[in-house]
Amino acid sequence: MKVTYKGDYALKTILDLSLHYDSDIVTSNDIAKRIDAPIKFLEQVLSELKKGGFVLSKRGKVGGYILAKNPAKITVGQVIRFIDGPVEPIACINKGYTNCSDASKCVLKKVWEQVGMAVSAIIDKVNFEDLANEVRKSKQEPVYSI
Amino acid sequence: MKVTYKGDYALKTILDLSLHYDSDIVTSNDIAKRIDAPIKFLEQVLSELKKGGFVLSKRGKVGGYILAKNPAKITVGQVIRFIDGPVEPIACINKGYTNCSDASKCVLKKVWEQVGMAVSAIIDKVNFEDLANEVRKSKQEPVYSI
DNA sequence: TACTATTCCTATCGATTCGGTATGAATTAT
DNA sequence: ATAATTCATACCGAATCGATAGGAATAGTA
Ligand code: FES
Ligand code: FES
Repeated sequence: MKVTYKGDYALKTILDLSLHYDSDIVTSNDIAKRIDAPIKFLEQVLSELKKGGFVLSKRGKVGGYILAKNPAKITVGQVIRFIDGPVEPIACINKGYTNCSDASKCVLKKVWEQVGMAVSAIIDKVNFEDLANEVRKSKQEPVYSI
Repeated sequence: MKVTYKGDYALKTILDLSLHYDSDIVTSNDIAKRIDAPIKFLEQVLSELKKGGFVLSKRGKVGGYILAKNPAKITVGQVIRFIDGPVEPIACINKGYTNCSDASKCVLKKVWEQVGMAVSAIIDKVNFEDLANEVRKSKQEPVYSI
């Protein structure tokens, strides 16, 4: 499993939109500033997120983006798989891998399958309502740093 | 987590050497044929595995490689981390990542930490004695394919 | 209508990694 | 001497990553 910067930005974007769900429309500029991403790069990410059905957009002067569905129905797994591809750690899980003469018996493949399942168990359970609530909560508790 | 072909070859190499532990010395050529890897590429992998303390080598005419320790004491995690780097799925787990203004509170980071732990729990438990035994066992049971 | 702020589209680019080749030196058994 | 092996190093083409660049299309507003 790889999580690229693109995936990182995508997740933060969805999280940011989750925090504004049911209230504002949010511009790419706003998001870019808040999540500290290059705006032009973020635009490409937003374009993909739209194609993936995660966000809706409105063009023109007071345009922007909103979530396409309830944050509770979007999981980290959905987003990261769409942006960064499958979660399994090695090619042989997918098709076209001929490096193991008898893949059905390959003992390593079984390890990667286990890993994939363990990862999925986590990322498919974390949804953006929970994440947004965690963020709201953590903003109430000030940090008493020295 | 990423597992490259290099990592794939490394794991298969250790597995192959585990199957010959206490018996033969094995040449890179033999390994290359059995695991279907380009020999010159495999030599580089073997060189790294030697630096990592996983294998010992003997030069000259009847040279070759043997495992440096008992297969039971080598785990998939040790090998893959040494060859392909840390198992965590994103950069922010490591140092020098400044993209989250308050990383200590970042809710996504917590997800990645969980994922990293789940992956580690698996790959640090699988050792090469077990894998070798699985291979030996599966070779006894012929496949009744049509 | 003119202006402005926004999304949308597409091309390019430098750096790095990946998977592999190529060449040959050093070592050792026969 | 010869042959078989490990060891060392350099290179290379393709892909990916993380952007940057330039503008077209759209829509609200004065
Ligand atoms: S089938 Fe994946 S390593 Fe063998
Ligand atoms: S610290 Fe990793 S995504 Fe925030």
